[in-house]
This record gives sequence, C-alpha cells and structure tokens, in this order.
Amino acid sequence: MSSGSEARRGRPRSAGADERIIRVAIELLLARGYGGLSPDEVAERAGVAKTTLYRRWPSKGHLALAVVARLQEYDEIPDTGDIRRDLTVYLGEIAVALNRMRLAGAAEGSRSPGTVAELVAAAARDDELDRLRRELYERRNALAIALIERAVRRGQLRPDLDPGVLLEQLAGALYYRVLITGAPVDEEYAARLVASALDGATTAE
Amino acid sequence: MSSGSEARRGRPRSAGADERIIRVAIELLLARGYGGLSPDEVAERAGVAKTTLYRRWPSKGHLALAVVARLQEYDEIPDTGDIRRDLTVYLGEIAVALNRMRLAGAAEGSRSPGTVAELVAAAARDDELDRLRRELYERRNALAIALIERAVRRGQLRPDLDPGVLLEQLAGALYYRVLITGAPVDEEYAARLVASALDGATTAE
Amino acid sequence: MSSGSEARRGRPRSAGADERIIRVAIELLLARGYGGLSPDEVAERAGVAKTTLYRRWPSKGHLALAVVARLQEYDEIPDTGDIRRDLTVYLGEIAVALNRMRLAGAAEGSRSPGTVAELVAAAARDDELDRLRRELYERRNALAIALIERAVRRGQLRPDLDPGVLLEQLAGALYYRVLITGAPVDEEYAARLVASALDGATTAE
Amino acid sequence: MSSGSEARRGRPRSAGADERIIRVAIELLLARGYGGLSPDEVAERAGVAKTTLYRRWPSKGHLALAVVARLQEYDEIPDTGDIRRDLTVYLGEIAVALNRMRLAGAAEGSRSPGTVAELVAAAARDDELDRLRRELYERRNALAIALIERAVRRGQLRPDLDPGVLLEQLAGALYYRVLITGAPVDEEYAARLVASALDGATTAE
DNA sequence: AGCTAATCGAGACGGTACGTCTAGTCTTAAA
DNA sequence: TTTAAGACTAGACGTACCGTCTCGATTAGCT
Repeated sequence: MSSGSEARRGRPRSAGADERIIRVAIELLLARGYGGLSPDEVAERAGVAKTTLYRRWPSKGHLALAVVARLQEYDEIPDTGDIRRDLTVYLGEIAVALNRMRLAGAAEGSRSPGTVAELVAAAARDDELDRLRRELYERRNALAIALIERAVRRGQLRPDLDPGVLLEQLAGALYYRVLITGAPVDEEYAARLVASALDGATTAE
Repeated sequence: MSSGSEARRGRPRSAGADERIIRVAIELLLARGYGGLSPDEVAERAGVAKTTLYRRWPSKGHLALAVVARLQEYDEIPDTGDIRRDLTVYLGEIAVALNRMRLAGAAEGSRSPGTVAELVAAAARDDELDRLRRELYERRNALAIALIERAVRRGQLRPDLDPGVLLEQLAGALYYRVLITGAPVDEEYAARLVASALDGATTAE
Repeated sequence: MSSGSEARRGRPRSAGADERIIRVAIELLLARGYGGLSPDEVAERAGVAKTTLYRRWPSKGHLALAVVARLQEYDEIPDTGDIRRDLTVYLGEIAVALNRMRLAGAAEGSRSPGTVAELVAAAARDDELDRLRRELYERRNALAIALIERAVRRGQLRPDLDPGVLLEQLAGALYYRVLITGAPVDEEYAARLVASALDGATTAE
Repeated sequence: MSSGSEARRGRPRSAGADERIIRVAIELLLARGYGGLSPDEVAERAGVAKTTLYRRWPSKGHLALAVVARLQEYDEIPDTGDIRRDLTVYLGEIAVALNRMRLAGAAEGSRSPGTVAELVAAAARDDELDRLRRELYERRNALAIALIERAVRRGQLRPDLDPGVLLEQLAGALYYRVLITGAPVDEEYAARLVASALDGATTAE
C-alpha cells in the first residue's frame, strides 16, 4: 500500500520509541487502568519526550486505543469446521481480553468495566478516535463473520442467516455483561451463549 | 420512609430544587452530552447553589444517572401473548432511548455512543454509583425476563431456555451496536434481532 | 473608591494566600531570577492550588510584577530641602533595587540585567500587563517629580525646567546602565549623575 | 583575520544563505516582533534548514541581535561643530530606530517596548550574547562619546565633563521612555532632552 | 576517479514551562 | 440547617517553543 518509493526525508522516526512507549503504556494500563495511564508518566518511563509521544498518538485516548489494539492482535480464528466449537473458542478469547481489561487497575473485588468503558467514552469525545476504534472492531469482527459465512456455506447454519446479527448477539451479550450488568464472562458462559444463539429459543417441534 | 419522629431543625430543603435541577440536567445532557453536563452550569441554570446540588446527588455521575433513570421511566412491558411481537416492541423502546442518548451533544454526523459510555465509565470509578447503575438495569431487565418466562410457561419458548441469556443476546446486540460498532439501531433491527435469536442459526431440518 | 457598600457574597478570598504566594514569589525571584520563578513551584511552596494563584495573577508576568511592586513599596521620598542630596538619595535607592534585581538568579560575575528586562519583555507580550507595569512606574515617578517641582518652586531649580525630562535623564541613565551597557550603578554614580544633570554640560562663563 | 593558509575542506557554506536568512528575519521581526521571530519559520521562509541557520547564529537571540545590528548600521555621526544640533540629530536617529522596534509586531495602539526588551532579556540568559549586545552598543556609543569629546576640546562643553555620563543621560532618557514609561520619543523630544542636559537644571545666576 | 570532509534540507527528538480544565469541597452571610 | 455565592484543592492534560540530532544527499578539495 504505502510501500516506499517516495524517498523519505528528514530524520526517521525512532523505531524503538514506538515500541518502548507502547510497552510502558500496556504495563501502566493493565496495572492501573485508564485513569492511571498518564501520558507524562508513560513518556518519562519510556525515556522519551512528551512531544515524541504526542506526535504518534495525539491524545491519551489514542494511546490507550493503541494499547488495546496491541493486546488484541490475533490475526486469525481457527476454523475446525465445527462452528459451535469455533465460536465458543472465539468468544472465549474475547472474554479473556475483557476480563483482563476489567481487572486493570480495579479495586480488588470490583466488577468494574473500567478501561473498556473509558475507552468508549474517550472515543465519544473525539470523532477521529471513535473512527479508529470502530475500525479496530470491524477488523476483528470481519474475521468472525467470515467464519460464520463459511459455516453457512457448508450448510451448518441456515442459509438465510445474517452473520452480522448472529455475531452481535454473541459478542453483544459478552459486552453487555461486562459493561452493563457486571455479570461474569468466561468460557462456560461463552458455550451457553453459543448454544442459545444457535439453537434458538422457540420450541422445537 | 423517613416520616416522623426525629424532628428536623433548621431550614427545610427547598421543595422545587430537586425538580428544577433534574430538568436542567436533562436539558443539558440531551443538548450537549455528558461532557456538557457541567455541575456548575446545572446549578447556575437551576438557580441553585452547587452545594444544594451536591447535597442531593453526590457526584456528576449520580446526577447523570438520575437523568437517565428519569428518561427511562416506563413501568411495564405490554404482554400481548405474542412473545415475538412483545420483545420487538420492548427492544424498540430501548433502541429509541439509546438513540436519544447517542444524539446528545454529538456533532451532526457523529455516531458516538456518548453518554451511555460516559456513564459506564463514571460508574467504573465509583463503586456506589456502579451499584445504583446496575440496579437500574436489573430493575428494567427483570420485567423483560418475566415476560420471557411467561412465554416459556405458555409453551411458546423452549422449557430449557435461560431467559437471562436470551435477554443478553437481545439487549446486548443493541448495546453492542451503539457502544462498539456504531451501527444504527431501530425497530427494524429489533425485529430482525428477535427473529434471529428466537429461530436460532442452525439449519432447520 | 470601591469602599464597600455592595455586600460581598460567597467565600471571601483567602487573605493569607495572597501574602504567602507573594512571599514565596519574592524569595524565588530573588534567588533564581525570572526564569526560576515557576508558578507551579510558587503555588506548591505557598501551599496553594495553582488555580488560586492564577485567579489572582493571571500569568507569571503578573506575579513577577506584583513582586517588583512589593519590593518597591516606599511611599515617600525624604525632602530635606537640598534637592541635590534628595535626588541622590532617591536615585541611590533605585540603584539598590536595580542591583538586587540584577543579582537575582544570575551567575556569579554576570552583569546581566535579568529580571528587569524579563519583566519588560513579558509586558511586551501582554498589553494589560504592560499597562499595570507602566502605572507602577508612573506612581513611583510622580513622587520624584513632585520633589523636583518643589525645588523649582523654592527657586533652587530653574523655573522653565521640565521636571519629567530631568527625571528621565536621571532614572534613564541608571536603567541604561543596567539594561543596556551593563555598567555598574551605585551611590557614587548617582551623585555624579545628579551633578551632571543639575549643572549642565555647557561651559560656565 | 582567518584568511588563508588552513585549506578548508568539505562543502563550502552556501553563499546566499546568510543574507536570505537575515532578510527574512528582519521582515519577520519587524512584522511580528521578537515573539514572531520563530527560527523554524525563518528557516522555512529562507528556504534553508534549521541546522544551516543555527550554524551561523547559535540562538534566536543571536539572530535577533544580528537583525538589530543590521538595522543600526550607520557608521558615523555628522559633526557640524554645533554640538547641540549634532546630539539632537544623533538622538533623533536612535529614536527612529527605537520606534521602529516598538512598532514591530505590536497591536495597533500598543506602546509596548517589544523587541528591545526581549533582546535584553535574551541576553540576560546568555553571557556570550550579552557580550555581543554590549559590544554593539559600545561601538555605537563610542562615536557619540568622541563627538562630545571634540566639543569639549573645542571649549563648547565644560572641560570637567564626563562624556559617558552625558551620553547616558541622553540615550538613557530615550530608552527609559521606550522601555519603562512607554512615553513617545521623537525629534522634538530629542531636542528638549539635549537642551535640558546641556543647560542644566540649576537656576542660572 | 575515488576519498574525505563539511554542508545542506528535512524533520524527528529532548526538555520543560505554562496555563487550562474540571470535579468536588469549604467558607462566608443570610434565610 | 439549608441556601446562594464563589473561592478553594487537586492534578491531569495538552501546547508551545527552542535548540539538537539523525538521516540521506551534495559539493568541494585532496590523493
């Protein structure tokens, strides 16, 4: 895409700086939550000037989003052919990530959604950040939707199924618990959820 | 509740203050979103001192939650016996409320989740506020769960169904769109969602 | 002028805060010069929030000016009837103040005009600050001009003398040395200056 | 001075760069004042890299001083034999230069001393710059002092006169007005000043 | 012709001061 | 005791600015 014919000029951005900043940011975010992610401190710990940080991520929200993106970097979903199992595994991974965020910087027993909500809130104040955040989720969801579509093509799922809606039912339920009701999410719940969504609610006659 | 024996002394609380504050808060929240709900400005517009406001709602989050609660005051869900229809109506109402919040204070084309996320984030920083917020949702969800249970009892839904999980699939999908993907929610979506959740995803054989 | 019929409302400004802030500011300014006068540090040392400081002095320049004003608080110039002597004393006092500023925060042997110039420069960036600064000097100079006028009335100085111009010759020379040439100013110089200005330069015939 | 034997190697300095930079700097300084003289912008407008600029003038202050020096390039003071007139002309020229600086980058009605003070302040932070600045003034003042000395030798001014002090009275008054009181300086003032200084203040008997 | 050395354009980088913003608390006098 | 008014605490956040450093690309003199 931007493969580089255009000869770069000027001092190139320090490659190490990006990585050091992100690492420190991950550490801080997981240890203290969104509120504890101070750009000042990140810069200092990364041995970098604040300007350098802000040149890359123009606000604390952007930085936090980059952290989340990094923590979610898994490029493909295993497709074993057993859609029920694959979806359960996928949702389980999301649950793990959500739980990690949930624990970040939270008081001991707190069931607080913490970082996830803060990030959505931060995005709510900055359209550009919001766009980036949505793109992140779209990218991730595209993988899951493709998984579902393959199952449809294999005849395992009904042909008139809307894969997006199914995914929203599944992922939505996880986020609903984390963000809204505070109920726990784990693999067992993921399995129940998949069963419920796939099998439907109406009486099987 | 507190009627009674212990004779209060000193100046009694201003009667109309609560209502005036809430009204201004609703107005501000809808017009400018959570960020625009400045306690200072609410107090000033309501013709009330900040102390008066904080004596009633101990934080901005509490006030915002009170606003949201007020905006969601509907006490029962119509039960026509047609569970598919009733659920669609119910979800449609939630969608309307979410859209209202979504528009609050947002720039024109913005699809920002705004207030909902801010409120969750605020709750993430204050356990007591989080408790209140969850109670609000539980109260509302209890109605929907009862609706589903009645349908189960009538034999319209499968007896082994977990009503909570079904509700999470449905409401969760709405919130997922609003908070995470930014996709639109409306009655048409509510209907599709109900169909998808009730009918399941597996091939009907 | 603003004598107080209009009943003050709200919490009055902390009287101690002003004083504490100014004291710390004086200390810092004299010890480290204008560059070392950090509003943050002043606030912290004075045990005061930054907002409190900025409510009173809207910029570092305003604060520094307040310090200078405080350091120059002498309300009257002794008038012994000997104008030559009185002017010398007056100029000597200015010289002392200038030297104090000059030493503020300067490297050992440095003859730098430091704070005085910084203050003028700061005023150059802020019209309102500049106005305040000029008023300060006008107030001070009015005293000296009155002194000169009295001498004129007593017949000690020529009746067609412009007191303002004379003062500018005198004070100006001091400031010129401090700000421009870096030459020393002391009482001996003050005396020479007065003699030169009073006696004129033309050949006495 | 450095002509000669040690054969320079490497790419020679760009010939036109110095001049282009100074030109842009003059333009910017006069248009927007010291604060508007951004090294970045000077370099960009001059089509030059910042390194190139800083290789020639090691700080913004040095550059500004170079600008001022350039603007003051007049090599001799006319000596008509009429010391009163010659001094007036000389002071008038200084006044013109000061007024030009004063207007630089100032808001319409502002009487701000701007650049002059900024330069002094900058010099206060850098001993080497301060030395250069003082040398500039000394060079200029030497001409005036020589002028005065010639008048002394001609018997027009008193033989015991200290030419330096007289000059300080004169130039000092101009700078005092510009830097301290903000009062206007022009040729009429220059004339009054010369008269006052030459004729003295004491009653002529 | 190659080697060496300095300059050049471009722009990232360091460092740090400054002021703003926002929530919630505290202190007055009056009701 | 509540109310209005507004000063107060607390601290994070982002901006501004100057001067340095690092690239790759030039341009000279020396060998």
